This record gives sequence, structure tokens and C-alpha cells, in this order.
Amino acid sequence: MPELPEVETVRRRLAPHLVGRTIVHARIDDDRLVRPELREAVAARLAGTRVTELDRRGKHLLVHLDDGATLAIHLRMTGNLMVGADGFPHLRAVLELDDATAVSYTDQRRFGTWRVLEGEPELEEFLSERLGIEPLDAGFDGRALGRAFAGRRAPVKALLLDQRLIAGVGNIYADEALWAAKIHPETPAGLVSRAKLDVLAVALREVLEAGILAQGSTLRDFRTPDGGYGSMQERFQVFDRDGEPCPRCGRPIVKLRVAGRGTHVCPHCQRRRRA
DNA sequence: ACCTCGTCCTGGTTGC
DNA sequence: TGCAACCAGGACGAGG
Repeated sequence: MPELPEVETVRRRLAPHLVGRTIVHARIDDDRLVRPELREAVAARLAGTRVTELDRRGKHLLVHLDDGATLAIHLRMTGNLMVGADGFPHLRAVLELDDATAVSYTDQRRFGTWRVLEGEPELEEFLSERLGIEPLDAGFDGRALGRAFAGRRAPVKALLLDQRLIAGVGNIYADEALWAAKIHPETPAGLVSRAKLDVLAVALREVLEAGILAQGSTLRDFRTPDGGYGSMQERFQVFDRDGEPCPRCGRPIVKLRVAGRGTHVCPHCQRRRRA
């Protein structure tokens, strides 16, 4: 499941292949990637443009084009961008480039989306109505979390997953950060102490940076654009490790359901608090 | 405004 | 063994 570290890995590994290249032809084969009535128009729109920069906001990959437009790509669950054109399963779209290479988009479950935003104001509107603070930006700290969580009674994990508050955190890195900060995921967000929020902000930053360093996590589908595997899954402390001993206290990790998502906790290290 | 839940989708896993 | 039901989850919209 591509979260911030996986999308950032795609950005870094794809940039050398894509930035500076002109898209000579685009093909979109999936009715869900782009709305059916826009498919041909979007493909035609991309052809002939040159990629000036690859950027990322939250889990969105932003392909900036030389005419001022931006292609915003969201991988959702199983989207992948791969260098090359041949033999990929679940192929949904292809960008052919002017150096005779290609970039392929694959997506087993077809939740991913492509959207062309015309110009800076439209892009900014698109991003600002969806995305909150970037957790790797300078202003991100316990105080920023406190502002986002003030007065909120929803479980802290639910708010960590809310992209309008914090951009880029998904199920994996939320569980890892809450474990590191010793916060129970069901704690009402507004009741987490300022001291704990300071720890949580640092923990989020650390797990996300570790994820980027490891080139993301490959539990099943994720691949880097050149076909490599992420290795962050080897460093998970709790995620996908229910039944295994907690690395801190040795008691078994338990899997719960919080905010409709599978959630991994150490019930001893992450003590429950209620409203 | 806030919060929870259903929906989309596919293929691997579970259960009968 | 075979097949159907179930389950995973990011974003978004409906309804309370």
C-alpha cells in the first residue's frame, strides 16, 4: 500500500527516467483511472508535453509539464509506475517517451487515479482541499499535531489517517508511529497529552524517513520503478506482526480494528485511555 | 462540524 | 478437492 515513503521512493527512482523527457504518446486503458469520457482527451493532452519536474504532496505524485499543467497520480492500493513497456501484469496506461523508453502504470485493483490539473491555481486548489501538513516539513511538530487534534474525540489513529489533517500517513506508518510513541490508537485524539504529541511527531518523522531510506515496504505489490523491492517490512515493529513478541516488552502483539482498519498494538506498551 | 460506515476493486485465503 | 464467501484498505460521500 503506497504511503508517503513508497510514493517518495517512486518519485526519486522515476525522476531520472522521466524528467526532461517529452511524452510522445500516451495510452490509457482503464475506465477508472480517468473517467471514460475523458480518457482520450487526457491521453491526447499529455502527448507532446515535456516533463519538467517530479514532485510529491502527501501520497500524490505530481508530474509537472512544460505547458504549466500537472498530472496528479494517486496509486491508492496497488498502483505502480514501472520503467519499460513490456510484460507487466495489470497494465492500465503507458507513457511513451522521446528516447524510445516508456513508463508503464499497473494497478491490480484499479483504485488509482490520474488527473490533469491546468495551471498553478487549479493544482493548488486541488491539493489544499485534500491535504494537510506535510509531516517531513519544518513546521511539523507536537504543537502542529495539537492544533489538528484539538477538541477531537475520534480515535487518534483515525485522524492520523485523515489526509486533510496530515498528508501521507497510511495504515502501516500510523501503527508504527503510535507504537513508538506508546499511544493506544483508540485514544481520543484531543486527549493525547502535549508531551505525547511531541513524541508522536518525532516518531512519525522517524518511521517515514526510515521508510524512504528502505525504499518503502513491499508486503505484496509494491515495487520500485526499476522492479526492486522495498525492505521496510523487515523493520516493522508491530505492523503485520500480530502474535509475535513486542520488541520492547516481549508480550504478544495484538491485531484490532480501529477506524475500519486492521490495527496492530502492544496492549502493554500502548495503554488504553478513554474519554 | 464531527464522526462512522459503506462503496469501489481484485485475487489470495479461508471455510464448508 | 472444489467452489463460494470473505478479507485487505485509501479516499470519498452519505447519513446520523
